[in-house]
Amino acid sequence: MERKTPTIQDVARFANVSTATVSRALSSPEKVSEGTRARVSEAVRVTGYTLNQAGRSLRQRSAKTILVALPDIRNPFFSSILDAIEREAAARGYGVLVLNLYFGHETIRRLQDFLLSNRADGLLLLDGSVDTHLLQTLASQAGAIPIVVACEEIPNSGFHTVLTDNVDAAERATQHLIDLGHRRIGHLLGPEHNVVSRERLAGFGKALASSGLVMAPEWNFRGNFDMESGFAAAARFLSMTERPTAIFAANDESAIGFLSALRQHGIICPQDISVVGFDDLGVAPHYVPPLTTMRQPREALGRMAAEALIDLLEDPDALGMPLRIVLRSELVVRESTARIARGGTDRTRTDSHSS
Amino acid sequence: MERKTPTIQDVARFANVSTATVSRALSSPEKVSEGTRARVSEAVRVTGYTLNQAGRSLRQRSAKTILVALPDIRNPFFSSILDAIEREAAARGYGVLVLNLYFGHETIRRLQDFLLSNRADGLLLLDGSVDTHLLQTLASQAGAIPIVVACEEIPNSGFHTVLTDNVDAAERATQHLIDLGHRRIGHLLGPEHNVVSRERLAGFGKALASSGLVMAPEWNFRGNFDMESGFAAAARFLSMTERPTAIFAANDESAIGFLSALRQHGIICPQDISVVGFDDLGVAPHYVPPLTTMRQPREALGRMAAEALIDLLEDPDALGMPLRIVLRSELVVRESTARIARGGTDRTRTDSHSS
DNA sequence: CGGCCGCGTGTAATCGATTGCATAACTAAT
DNA sequence: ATTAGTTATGCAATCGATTACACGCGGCCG
Repeated sequence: MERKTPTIQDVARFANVSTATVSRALSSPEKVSEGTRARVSEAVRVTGYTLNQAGRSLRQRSAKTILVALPDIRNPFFSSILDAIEREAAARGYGVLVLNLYFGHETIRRLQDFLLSNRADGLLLLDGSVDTHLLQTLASQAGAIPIVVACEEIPNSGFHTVLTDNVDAAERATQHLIDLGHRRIGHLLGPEHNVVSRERLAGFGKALASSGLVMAPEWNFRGNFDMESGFAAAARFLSMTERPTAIFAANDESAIGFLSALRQHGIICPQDISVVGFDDLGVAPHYVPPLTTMRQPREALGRMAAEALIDLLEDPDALGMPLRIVLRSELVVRESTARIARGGTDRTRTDSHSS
Repeated sequence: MERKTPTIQDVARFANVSTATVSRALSSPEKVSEGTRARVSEAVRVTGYTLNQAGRSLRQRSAKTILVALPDIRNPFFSSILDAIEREAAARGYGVLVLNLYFGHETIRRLQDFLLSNRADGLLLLDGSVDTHLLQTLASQAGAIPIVVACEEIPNSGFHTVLTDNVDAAERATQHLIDLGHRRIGHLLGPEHNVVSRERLAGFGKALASSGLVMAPEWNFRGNFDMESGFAAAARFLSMTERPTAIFAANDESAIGFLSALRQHGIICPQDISVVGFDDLGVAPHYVPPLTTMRQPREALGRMAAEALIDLLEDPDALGMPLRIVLRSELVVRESTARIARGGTDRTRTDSHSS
């Protein structure tokens, strides 16, 4: 019954003008006379015309689409950044393609394909561990595909970058523990080869050093940014006789896993141990106890990264120097951190095995 | 220095064949002779050719892309479904465009645009509240755009649907509370006009009825699927003199908000109250106490929905009748539910105002 | 031996929109 | 009145890939 979807030809026929005029009426209205503009609008309305993006993309070699590549959509940290990106992109008329990165050649090929095949005009990368060489090839090739890296930094790669002040924030988080009187402070690490992990570790170290404390390697617990790793890390904590009185966790998820394991063994936060996390996930204020944590400006980060990328797409020289925006994180003090009990003694050591 | 990106013409020239042959060699290799196939492969390798998707889309009127529209990417429930969708789509060579739905005409127009403009071939909708009429127009129009609805059902709309057994699952969750001896059971509701909310409420009612219990309207607490709404609902709970001894919460997030507020007022789960949630979010096993909850098969749901949609795209008659897959949820018993203290008396009533 | 079939390939039309160039109709300036 | 400039429009080429159709060639059957 219904005809095939109307094309610009149909509109032109109906409005008694050429397709060129229709095209102009729609994308640069100031170039056509008022009367024509009206006739075209009417024709569009009547025919129910919608532009075929494939046709336009082919001609203009741009897809009005950005590719967001991230390591794990499920992670609430990333998903809220993705959300902000989508909003900004939508507001500026761009679509958002998502790509899960789980390494292996396959994924990289896909990433490359999307960009080289004109399906996406630019890349917004939320992961610092993609092969730099590949990226540099993409960025400097014929197409010169714009790339913005967010969250994680690819050291001296020259890409535009939007990130948070990880080192400094970690330092302040740790300082908070020190200010509460803690001297025996441990760290629940992030993934070993992750830039962000390393920065947070560095900040942790700086804070200790500036108060004359030394980092005890046995108090750095291997973690992986997820709850299970925090949970697992607790096992080693529990087996120790000399325990830290406070922990700076690389993120909230691992902090939660860690706390949950501790609680099962009767170690209660913040009475027995103070923990500061990172990210301020949605659950942080509602956890038991509510988590003290460094809040990263996730929405702003996503929005600004998307802004930068789209600016770049619309004018390749928009950003002069390689851009580098650093957003400040903010300490949110809740109840998982407390002044150390009895000025510096280690009472956690005692009542441990009594589940 | 670098030339423009190579096209099929370049490959053809290099391999000394026509573009038609190159196209065939790449997309239906069995149609060309072995020798030619080899020459073309070599030419592709040398020139570094990658297909221009816009060109192909234009000719074939298909973008190899699906559009996923959802109400809130940040919600971990949706983001893990999105994750599963993306994996399935990737495996079958499809890209995934995401679209945040926040109603208002603008969003709907965008949704329509993506589909009508040949940027996406099909729609995977994770929200039951989109205007049915619009959808039906899309589905029956010229293009006959395939649509699969997941998670939420659009009642008698005839769309293909993949969802979980909400009514039954809610009934079983409630039954679990009844089995533990609870008789005074409340419900923390989902959003008022949401299909899923209503189904869960229905299941809740069924379970009560089949045990001869009556639903007390004042024990149905308004909620909104998020933590803040759960937190807010607790205020009314606390103000009551006759309280339920157990709550079935429409989802984990609201359950967590609710519990967190209660705890601030000294009401401890599960001693003072039992709570069963819904979804089995990542944090559920690590909350304090670990949450008893109905686990929805989120990955399966996303995967199957994507499968169905892509089947449909590749062969519009693949699914005969309107498909309707119902996945079973599973009760995961943890520590937020317990046998009622002293068979049915209401001890929560007493120690309330002592923060 | 003629006709038919099938295989491998090339020619050229096609998908839908954009845009450089040409043209026509006016206006303004000399 | 002629030229130059401006504005609105149309013509036709173009973007890159796919595919209907045609052709040539060799083999097979009657």
